Amino acid sequence: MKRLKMADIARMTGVSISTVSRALAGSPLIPEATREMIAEVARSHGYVVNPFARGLRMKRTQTIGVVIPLGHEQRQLISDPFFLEMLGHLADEITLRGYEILLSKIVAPKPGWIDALIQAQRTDGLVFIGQSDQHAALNASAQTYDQMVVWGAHLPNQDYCTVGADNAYGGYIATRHLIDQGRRRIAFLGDPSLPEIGQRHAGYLRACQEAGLTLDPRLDAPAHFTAETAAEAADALLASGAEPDGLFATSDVIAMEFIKALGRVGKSAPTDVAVVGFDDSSLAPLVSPPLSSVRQDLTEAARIMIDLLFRRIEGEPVDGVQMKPELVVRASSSP
Amino acid sequence: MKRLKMADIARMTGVSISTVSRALAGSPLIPEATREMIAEVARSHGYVVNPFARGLRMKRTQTIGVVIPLGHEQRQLISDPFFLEMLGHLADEITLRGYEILLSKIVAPKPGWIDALIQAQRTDGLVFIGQSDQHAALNASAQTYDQMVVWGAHLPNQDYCTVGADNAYGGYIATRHLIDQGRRRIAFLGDPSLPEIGQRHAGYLRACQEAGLTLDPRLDAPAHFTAETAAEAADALLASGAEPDGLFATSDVIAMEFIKALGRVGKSAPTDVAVVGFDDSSLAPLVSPPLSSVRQDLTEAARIMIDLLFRRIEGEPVDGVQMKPELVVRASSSP
DNA sequence: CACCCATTTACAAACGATTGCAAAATGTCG
DNA sequence: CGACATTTTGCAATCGTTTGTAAATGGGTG
Repeated sequence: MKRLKMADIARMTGVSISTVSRALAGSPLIPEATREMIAEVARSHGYVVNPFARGLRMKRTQTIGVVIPLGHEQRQLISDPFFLEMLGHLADEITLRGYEILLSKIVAPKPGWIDALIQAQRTDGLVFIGQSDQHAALNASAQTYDQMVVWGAHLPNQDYCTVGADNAYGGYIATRHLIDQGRRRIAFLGDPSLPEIGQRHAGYLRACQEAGLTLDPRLDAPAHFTAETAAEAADALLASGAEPDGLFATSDVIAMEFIKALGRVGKSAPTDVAVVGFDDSSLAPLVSPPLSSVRQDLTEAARIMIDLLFRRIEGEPVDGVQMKPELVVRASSSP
Repeated sequence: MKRLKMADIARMTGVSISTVSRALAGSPLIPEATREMIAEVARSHGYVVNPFARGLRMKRTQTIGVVIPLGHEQRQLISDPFFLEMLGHLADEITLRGYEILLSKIVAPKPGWIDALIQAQRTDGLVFIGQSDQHAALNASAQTYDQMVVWGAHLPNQDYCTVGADNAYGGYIATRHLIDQGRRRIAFLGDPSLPEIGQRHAGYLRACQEAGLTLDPRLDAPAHFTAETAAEAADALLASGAEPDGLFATSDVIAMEFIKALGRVGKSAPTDVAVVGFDDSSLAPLVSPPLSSVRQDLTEAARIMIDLLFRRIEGEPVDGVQMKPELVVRASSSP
């Protein structure tokens, strides 16, 4: 198929290139009749403007970069379905606005990686799905670049715009619920070096303290593991002699790995250990037993993130948003 | 942050723009010492080549387009996790090769939509996740454009390159397994207007015929429903009086919706109906009861697709690949 | 020291669009 | 019919690269 350019359309219609450009862009300088004629010829020949030439000249790309930073992951793969669910919703919102999506998975972030993304000028704005362990880098880039929004925790002295659940509250209600169920030896599974998880951990601690529980350090041994190694961590917890009767896991995947580990030692949820996860992903209601989980509304979250991003692109200095998560109780944590 | 261009680096290093360009591209015309010096200055200032200018000049984009055609979906959202799992694997493979990913979700395909994607020249190649109902359009575009690979069914008189499972075989082994379990009234749930599903349906029919089962048309009432309306379809099947004792569902999501529908009428799997799904998605082993499913290896599939795509970009006229799926038996179909 | 070859560097023309400005075409009116 | 206002069109510069070709530089030679 021949690659058409604007000059071809100009030749076919007998006008100049600039007239074609203006006609296709809907400029009022071009009379309706001429515009329609040119548009029809372009359409019938399947012509579309070359976005590279256009982007070079206009310095606008009609593209949003969606970035998945995986600094905390050992493997190179996108493992937790959370990322993909969020990506799906973001894709819906961005497409709705007529923008393209440039997807970047950053495996081992090198110093300056965000600036490289910005300098490339390939996108009009950036959405980060998760902070990973890149808080400092995000903060540094935000000093001079406004067109970015980050899903994640709101941290003190933070200069970038975040949208995220109130993680401390989420951790609190999850733990509180386990306590209300009469559980006293409540364990925590998650990697608190990630900002979001750290805040969930703080909520967990607060609920335990309020209830006057003395924490066995074996229960609260937050290790730097990832979803992949969650199974090992769960086995280790069960082998430690800590004997938990409740568990707050910081993702549904981790919760389900723990439930499987329970099975390996002949125990089950919720009889022996009541379990609550986080995310309320689409599989939470489907697993056995159906999993209690702290729900974040990702549809709404994606809408808010993209809305904020476009307002920032317009130059409006909007602030981040914190969403209230809610606990969805299912069989894994209540008889 | 100031946007740097090559001229800035040239000025800083005291050489001409062309020397900078050649140095950064690793041209042998530039002596090692000069090259290192220029590269160091560029790196320390965080300079990256503008991909729009580069793409315009080179006519190569270092970008692969990943396209999700949703012609068959009623809603605008990416609903089945299959798409996202496949997208995740494709993203891994493409990133590995140093290419960028441009993600396009096509909601209501208009005539010429593929040609528009091609004409925009924004990508060096295209991967389609599923044929949806766009077989004719794909065929038409493939006449003149080689740099595309499609996940889906291989159809007769097809001119585009597909990678996919042997769907007929998959449908056959799933149904055969149900028959081996002693089931005789085996129902089918799926939308056979989609090529892949049509082939799974053919495998289903063949297995039934081989076993000499007379098919109650209420069991084999393949309706044009989507994952969203699967619940209704499942309810309808159970209300039809067809009384199935086995079910082959063409996706895990549909299978799980059916199992939930069973619960609503006081029945369960596998006692009343043995159920087999398709995809063996990550949630299949986690649901209750664990779901038997026809497994397609998406990691391998993505690797093959991207390998074929790059060979096609190189000009090699490689053919598609059909992969053998395998049945994973779990509790939903055997006692 | 003039000459020549090899190495290094710079000039300038693309790539395909957008857009300020000026020129051409058209219309209006005295 | 000519002067002038208004609409419509085209010229040419520009965006930031890459690359063919030509020029400058350096170091041996005769």
